[in-house]
Parts: sequence; structure tokens; C-alpha cells
Amino acid sequence: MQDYTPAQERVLDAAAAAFSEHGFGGTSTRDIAVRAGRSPAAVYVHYRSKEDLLFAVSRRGHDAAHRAMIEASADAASPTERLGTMVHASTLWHLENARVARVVQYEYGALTEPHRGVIADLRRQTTQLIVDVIAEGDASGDFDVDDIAGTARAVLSLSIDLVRWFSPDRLDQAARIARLNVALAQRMVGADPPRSAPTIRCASR
Amino acid sequence: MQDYTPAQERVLDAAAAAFSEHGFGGTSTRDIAVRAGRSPAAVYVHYRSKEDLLFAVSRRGHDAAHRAMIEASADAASPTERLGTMVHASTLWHLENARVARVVQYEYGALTEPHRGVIADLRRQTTQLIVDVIAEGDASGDFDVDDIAGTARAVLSLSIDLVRWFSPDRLDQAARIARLNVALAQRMVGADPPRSAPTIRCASR
DNA sequence: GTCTATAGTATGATAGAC
DNA sequence: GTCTATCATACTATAGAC
Repeated sequence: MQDYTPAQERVLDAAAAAFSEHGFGGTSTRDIAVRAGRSPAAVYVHYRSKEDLLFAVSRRGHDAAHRAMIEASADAASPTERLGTMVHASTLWHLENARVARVVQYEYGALTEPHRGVIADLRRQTTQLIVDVIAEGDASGDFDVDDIAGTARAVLSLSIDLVRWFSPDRLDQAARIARLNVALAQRMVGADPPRSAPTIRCASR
Repeated sequence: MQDYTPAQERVLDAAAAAFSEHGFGGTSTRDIAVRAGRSPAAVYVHYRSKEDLLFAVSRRGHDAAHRAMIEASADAASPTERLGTMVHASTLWHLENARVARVVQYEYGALTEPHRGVIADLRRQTTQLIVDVIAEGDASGDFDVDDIAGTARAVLSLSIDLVRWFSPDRLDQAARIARLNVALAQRMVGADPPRSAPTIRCASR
């Protein structure tokens, strides 16, 4: 991770908001400057270019989401619980940071080649978190998964695709959506349902 | 639906490709004109503005995806099968039309207000297809779903989020991904697994 | 329905004063 | 580290000839 001065953060937040609303290509450096309460020239004191700002927003967002997942899953006792805590954390992060997350997830293509490599690495690390827990659960018999990589990708889609439509004024629904995503992810990997009655499910077939 | 002249289609396809690569805001009308093999002025003979072009691309894409799902599910005999055919069709459409789909799914915010309403209607209709089949399966006992609307949203995310990273040169994997998404969606709604052995699953607990 | 030419404005980024 | 002023270019869209 990397630290930012207050002035840098101010520009960074302004850029994230602008990119999220109008896309990278649709955002002008003047728009960023106005949101930050600075002149257009002041932006270039802290960042060399508009793309450099996008890179900073993107790296910061990926780092934060990744850390949230790791911290949430630290004390999980089983693969089912670890997957659950990770999906819960990822979903909450994407909902609570929907604006930043939109930039993080949808503006990858606007990065220049060297920056793209750094972000691709961060993405691989996050995917690996899910791959590892699914592989562990599959090996222990807690899960039943054919395509581990594909299932991991789909599990991450549950939280990522939320930012396509979720608006911050619906944050009161975040907890409900997070709980739903946890249950769906556990079903996707074939984890035993935590609260339902297995005897009834078996008898009914 | 709506018909287009060959000249209109040519510009439409050029716009879809350009928007997909650089985003709406990052695309110039000159870029569209060059891709279509026309002068910048020729674009405005067929469309009143750049945003009008985006609207046409978006409406056309939503219509096509919606029709693909309806046609695929026409002969399905059960809720499980109908959900499967719909997810299969939606996944294949998004993979085979990843460029257009990116515009359709990610550039909604760039539409002007009147156009946004039309697209929002189309989206509601597509979501309703999934909501209906899940509600039917839940009522018949084929599925076991708590949050029908939320689960429908998540099922659609499986196919939509693919366009965030899928590239057309990997189309040979489309069938595999579509099959996986079908299996995942059926697990998400609690449908009985089609091929596994229930006795063994029960005995192992 | 296409072109060339262009109007009028906005853009990313820099120079130089304070 | 911030500002005002500005450069050089690119932008969306239109006018008018063919």
C-alpha cells in the first residue's frame, strides 16, 4: 500500500467521484479540479496525468477490497465459514464503496499498459483468495465443485456486478444483500445448507 | 424492434465497437466515422447525436438478449429446465456479443433521461423473465428460494459480469462457461441436482 | 447520402508569478 | 503548492457543394 497527503487524497476522491459519474473518457481534468476545490493546474502538482489519477484510484480500491476480504476471513473455522466471510466482506465493500468500485471494475481498459499489469496482479491475488478456499473445501468434502476457477469467478461476480446498478442511497439494504450473497455462494459450491433440515430434503425425493 | 438501413447498421456497428473499446465519453464521432468508412458529417445524416447512437446500440442489444432468452426457453418442460435454458442463452449471448454487451451494460449512465426510461423498461422485462421462472419453481417446490428478486438479480449477474473481462478470442470456451453458469444458477435456486446421487449425499452427513 | 470545410467550444497539460 | 493565463490540439455538430 501507499500513503497520500491530504492534498493528494482530496484530488483522488474528486477524481474517483468524477470517473464514477462520467467514466474516465467523459471526465475532464477541469471537472476533477473543480470538485477538489482547486485550479486545473493544481491537479498536475500531485499527479502527472489524468491516467495516473485513474491508476491511483484503481490500485487503492483493489487494495482496500482485498484487505477487507482477508481481515474478515481471518478467524473462520471452516471452508464454508471462510467463504461466507469473504463473500460478505466483498459484497459490503462493493456496496459501501460503489462509486470507487465502479471505477475499479469498469475502467481497467483505460489504463496504460504498465499500469494494467500492476492492476492485473492485484486482481489475480483477490481471485486466488476465493480459489484457495473453494479448493480447500472441495478437498475436505465440505464443498462439491467441478470447475474451481470458474466457480470462483462466478462467486466474485455476485459482489462485483452489484456496483453496476447499486446506488448509495440504498445503503440500508446492504446487510440484506450481503447475507443473500453469502447464502448463494455457499449453494454454488455445494456446501451443506447451514440451517435447513437434511432429513426432510432426503425424504422428499 | 426496429429496422435499420445498411448504412445505418454500418455506423451502428462502428459505434458499438468504438464505445466498447474507449467508453462513450472516450469515443469521438470522428473515430466512429473512420471505423464506418465515412466522413464525420455522414454520421449525422443517420443519427442526430452521439448519444442517439448510444441509445440505438443499447436498445438493440437489450432486445437481442431478451429475445434470445425467450426463444431458448420456449420448449422447456419444468422450472429447472426453463431457468437452465434462459441462463444458457443469456450467457452465450453475452459471450458472443461481448463488445456490444459491454456498451449495453456499462454505458446506461451516459444516456439522456428520456432514453434511460426506455432502456430501464427493457431491463425490467428481462429481469422479470428470471423472476417469473424462479417464482414458479418456488411455488411448485422445484426450487427453494427466500428472496426471489435478489436471487434473480444474482442469476443475471452470472452472465452479465462475464463481459467485464471476456475477450472474443476465447470464444471456444463459451460453451463450457454457459454450462457452468446453468449448473450454478440451478444450485442458487435450490433445484435438485440433475445427475448426482442423493443417497450418497445424505449418507455422508 | 456523401463529401470538404469550418464554426464554436472544450480538452490535457504547461509556464511563470506569488 | 496554489494561482492565472495560455498553448496546441481535439471535440461535437453544422453549412453548403455535389
